[in-house]
Amino acid sequence: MARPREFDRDQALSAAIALFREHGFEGTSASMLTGAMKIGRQSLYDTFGDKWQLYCASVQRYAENETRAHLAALNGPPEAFDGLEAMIQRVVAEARRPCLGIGSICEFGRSNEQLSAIHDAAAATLRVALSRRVSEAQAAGRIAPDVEPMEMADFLLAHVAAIRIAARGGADDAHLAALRRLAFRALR
Amino acid sequence: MARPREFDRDQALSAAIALFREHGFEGTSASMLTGAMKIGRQSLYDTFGDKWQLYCASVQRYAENETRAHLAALNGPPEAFDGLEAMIQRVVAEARRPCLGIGSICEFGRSNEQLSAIHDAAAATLRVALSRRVSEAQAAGRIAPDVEPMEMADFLLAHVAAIRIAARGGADDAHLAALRRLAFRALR
DNA sequence: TCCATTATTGAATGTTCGTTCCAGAATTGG
DNA sequence: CCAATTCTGGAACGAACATTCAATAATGGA
Repeated sequence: MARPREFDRDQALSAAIALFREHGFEGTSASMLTGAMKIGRQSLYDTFGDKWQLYCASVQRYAENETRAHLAALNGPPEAFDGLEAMIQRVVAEARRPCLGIGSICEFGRSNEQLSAIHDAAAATLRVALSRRVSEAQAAGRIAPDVEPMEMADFLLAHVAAIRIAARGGADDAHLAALRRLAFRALR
Repeated sequence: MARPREFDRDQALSAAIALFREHGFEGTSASMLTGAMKIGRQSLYDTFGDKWQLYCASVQRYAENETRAHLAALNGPPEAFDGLEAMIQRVVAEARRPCLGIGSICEFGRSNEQLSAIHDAAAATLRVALSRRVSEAQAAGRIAPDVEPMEMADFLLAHVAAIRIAARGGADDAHLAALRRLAFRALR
């Protein structure tokens, strides 16, 4: 019978994600990866295929994790507006850790269809969920009724990116908090 | 007497900027650079030192060019509010071309002091100019008076990044125009 | 204990990387 | 024409890259 895998694929993938978040695809070598993932070189190739496939798996997993965390914050509070605030608050709180989604878009733009498909799927899921919550907040009178919910959803997603870029560039906590407050002025 | 340089350093640097904008530092090889700059390999090393110094010179030049273009748009219209709109409008119009400033921050974060100094200087210049124009627009009753001009300046700068990331990720013109409109709602 | 499988790691491959050396071509003022 | 300089590009260097090969170790149910 086959020897079971000893290393945890998920744990190894998390270590790869941490490296790609900080250094991107080109700035991360295969040997950095095997070191951080604590697996043998051959296991990396056996399990993930090659470095590019590992990168795509990392971006996919990262997108899943981030989407799940965004949705948890967004849909947690009963009041939709509080959910919107909670989601952006989580982004501010986590902003010290670079975003692999943004890093990947910066590094590759739309040059790779496989990668773009991952980003588009994650964005679509979030847009729908955000748009729904914006509509609820509008119905509750918490957000101005004269804005398209989907446009407001896009604005908030864009602002998530803005906060993360600002943090990566060195913005302090007060700076990020101010960005968050001002984003919500657009919702009035 | 020394033979004068034949190639145009500025023109060569512009070609390097174009490559670094699209591919970043690690994704751009020295041979890509000499090909695009149309200079010999030795000339690259004689003129710029090494690949990293060329990259820093590129980021510096790009920052100067962008700051100049931002200020021209910002300070062009007599009405301050119109200047703010013109500046963001220019960003939307140019958003198809990737931003070397954002790319550099994504790729390196704060890991290199030389690079961070370039970004900080450019950001400081823009913050002051934007803040001044925000104050003027507040005095003219075009912007809500209850927001710190510097915070509003930071918000607009962050939104410049947001628009650029969205474009790099595939957002169409309508998407970007909506982002621009919503950013100005925060100024009310 | 055996077997079939997975995991590890030394060694290797072919390629690319950034950079230097160097010889010859090109330039231009004197 | 000459001299001093810059520019080009072949060749090379040392290192690193992603990936493969192969031998051996480890695993765990039968």
